[in-house]
Amino acid sequence: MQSTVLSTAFETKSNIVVSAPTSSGKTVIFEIAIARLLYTTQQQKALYLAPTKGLCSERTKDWAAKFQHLNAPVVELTGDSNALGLASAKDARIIISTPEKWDYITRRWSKNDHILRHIKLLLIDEVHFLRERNRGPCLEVLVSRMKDKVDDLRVIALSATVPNADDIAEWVGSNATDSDIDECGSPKTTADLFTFGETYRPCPLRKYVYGYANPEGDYWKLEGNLNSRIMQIIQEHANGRPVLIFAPMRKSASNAAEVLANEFDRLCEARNRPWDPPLPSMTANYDDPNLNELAPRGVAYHHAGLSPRDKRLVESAFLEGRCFVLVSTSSLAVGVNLPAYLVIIRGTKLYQGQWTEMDDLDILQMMGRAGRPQFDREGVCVIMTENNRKDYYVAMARGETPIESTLHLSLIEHVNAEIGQRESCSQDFVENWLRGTFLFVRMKKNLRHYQIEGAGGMNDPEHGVQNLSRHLFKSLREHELLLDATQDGRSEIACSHYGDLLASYFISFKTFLRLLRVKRGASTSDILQVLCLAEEFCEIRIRHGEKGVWNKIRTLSQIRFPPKKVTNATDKLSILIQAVLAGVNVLDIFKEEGEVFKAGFQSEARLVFRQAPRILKCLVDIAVHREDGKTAKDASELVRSTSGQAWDSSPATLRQLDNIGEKYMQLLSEAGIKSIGDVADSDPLRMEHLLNRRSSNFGFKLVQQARSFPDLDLMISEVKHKRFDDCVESRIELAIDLKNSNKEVINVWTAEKQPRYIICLTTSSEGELFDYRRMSRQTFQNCLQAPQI
DNA sequence: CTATGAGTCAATAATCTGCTCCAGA
DNA sequence: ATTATTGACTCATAG
Repeated sequence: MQSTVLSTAFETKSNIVVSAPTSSGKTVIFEIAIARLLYTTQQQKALYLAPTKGLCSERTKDWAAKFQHLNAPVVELTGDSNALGLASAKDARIIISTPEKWDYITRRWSKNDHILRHIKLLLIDEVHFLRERNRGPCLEVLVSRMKDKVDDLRVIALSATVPNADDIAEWVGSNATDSDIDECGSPKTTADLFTFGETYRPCPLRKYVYGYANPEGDYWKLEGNLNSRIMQIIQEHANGRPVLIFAPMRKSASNAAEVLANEFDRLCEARNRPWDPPLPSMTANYDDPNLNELAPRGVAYHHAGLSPRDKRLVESAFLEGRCFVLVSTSSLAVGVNLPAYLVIIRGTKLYQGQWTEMDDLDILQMMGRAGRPQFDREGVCVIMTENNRKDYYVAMARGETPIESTLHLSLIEHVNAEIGQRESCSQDFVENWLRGTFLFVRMKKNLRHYQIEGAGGMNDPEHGVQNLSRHLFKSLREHELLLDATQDGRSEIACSHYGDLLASYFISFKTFLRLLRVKRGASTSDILQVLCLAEEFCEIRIRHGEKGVWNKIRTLSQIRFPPKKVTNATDKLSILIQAVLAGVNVLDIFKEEGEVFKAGFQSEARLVFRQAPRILKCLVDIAVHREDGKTAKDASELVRSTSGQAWDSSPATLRQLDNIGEKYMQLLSEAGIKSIGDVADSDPLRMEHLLNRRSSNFGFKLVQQARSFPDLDLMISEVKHKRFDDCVESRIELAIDLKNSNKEVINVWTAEKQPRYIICLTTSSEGELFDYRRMSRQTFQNCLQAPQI
């Protein structure tokens, strides 16, 4: 079947796009192309991009073993891998990464050029991720960038079954020289396209569509109703083999699991056991108590709100047969392969403010989980939907909705970054760049879909491009992100300082505008407010049933800036951030209230605290640029607090020490040890006693680590003082001497591999900025004699 | 005594939100 | 199923 693809991959160097059903063994095509690269060259590298870290690490493991004997080192570069930069990939022949990470790396192209220029083969897995709202644009921009910067780059992209794979082929383009000619005798401009239909699925799929009446048109009613019908479907189709059920909400997933467990009990009593439960000794102990209830019946649920440990446990329980029925949200539709014999799509609508029909591609993705090639000869998929959608799903042999671009939704950030990467640039260049995007390929076919402002009714994609660019440049200029200049009579453009900030901090344009609107002399609470409004956090919402908990935490004395009432996600965010900073034991409060959102809180907190320092750093730089000392100072302090996840004065600072978590932090602060300094001054044995940890020098290590924290002295002396008689102005010169009073050596890198740096900020008491400098610890040591102001 | 506001309670109306990834001087 | 809103009601308090 794949022989033509394989020979094209191995014998030619042309670009290839393949569209085929999930799990039909597409990766061979990549491997063949890599083999060609390894056999024909010495230095060249291959880059593999996949949408999830899970897929990346799976691929890394697989290929490290496979290509070991060919002496081709494999390196994985994702947010998880410790390696920060590209340096570790110097000797690798195969680099594995995610689009976002690679975007970050290639935005600093010149710095990495010595490695990047060896990459001659780009492999894109699951290229249909292009259509993803948030992440598609990144991939789109990346491919353009790689094609632009690397001569003779070969691109191979694999996609799920999509109707417009030819658009992808057109966008990937051909890397052929002029002498290459296609069958019709004209020069090749698109990649070689291979499409494989459903018949190429390794496990044939039997499909059933069940329609249900929804008389009142209220989907919530049906939504609650569907659960009771699942058991019957399982009994009819599962054949005692594993079942995977997809539900639209976290809550519906856990509800469905509960219903199934109850029916299981009922059927067991009636001596009609639908499946064999696992042995009691085999069930894991979950963090989530509800999962513990379900596990003995062979039922579980899975969604992103579970603790990472629970997610792992559920996945392995399902793989190893200790769980027969798994109800999941879309978390298991993509990523690591977790196949089942029977897949049930429990409802085809998704709630997004209102109930909306799910995307074809998502449905296909879920259907793709049915059938385990190593165990079953076939797979079964049951789609439960409304009566009036029944025919549609019966007819759906393959996806009918074409992949559209989403680049237009975050175009301004990406164009700004592209401009910033170049020494010189022009509006023509940007328009040309736009013509190379997948967005343009789709605009040619479906311009109306993109509703480009000012393009009104026009059917000409060229007009679309011009309108887009006019609009872009207007916004960029309006907010001073652009510098105009004339070079040899031609008008040139470049990023302004603000433009550079926007690109280098990877900030959403909307958030950036908010940061620009922060008024002079903003207070900590003002800054916190802006932070909570950041578009980066728009995914964080108040879940049903959660409001009470946040209202309760709001009233705690540790919350410094409590909102009046928790009504929206912004209020929740504000409390969440402050609660973590103050070291409030949020988990305990959740526990008192029923423990349902416990793990969800942790993952939300992770998300927020990963991003907050970056957004705030950007605000610091903006304030410095405006010489607004007050804002720069307060924002800097918030950067520090959010990085350490603790207010400066709170005992939560103790959590920065290894092995100190919520519990130990509390024990220590009750004993009056409330800061890193207190720990440094403590007796190691007392620490061991307090924490009841006597083994392996625990206390000694702790105290030593506390002592290794940077400890700086600041001395200010007045050097000169001049007063002018005729005016009120006075002139004061200060020498600032920063001294490291700490004798022990400080590591340049923190435990999280973050660089330590020192900020010196000088302001007047009115908040006027005199001086701001940021230096690495080494620079700081080299210039102990401090700058004169 | 009365107008006012805070607080309580119960009835009733409104609402209910998947996943993933990344950002160094 | 949970949460928000509403309106009737009580009670304390200032004028």
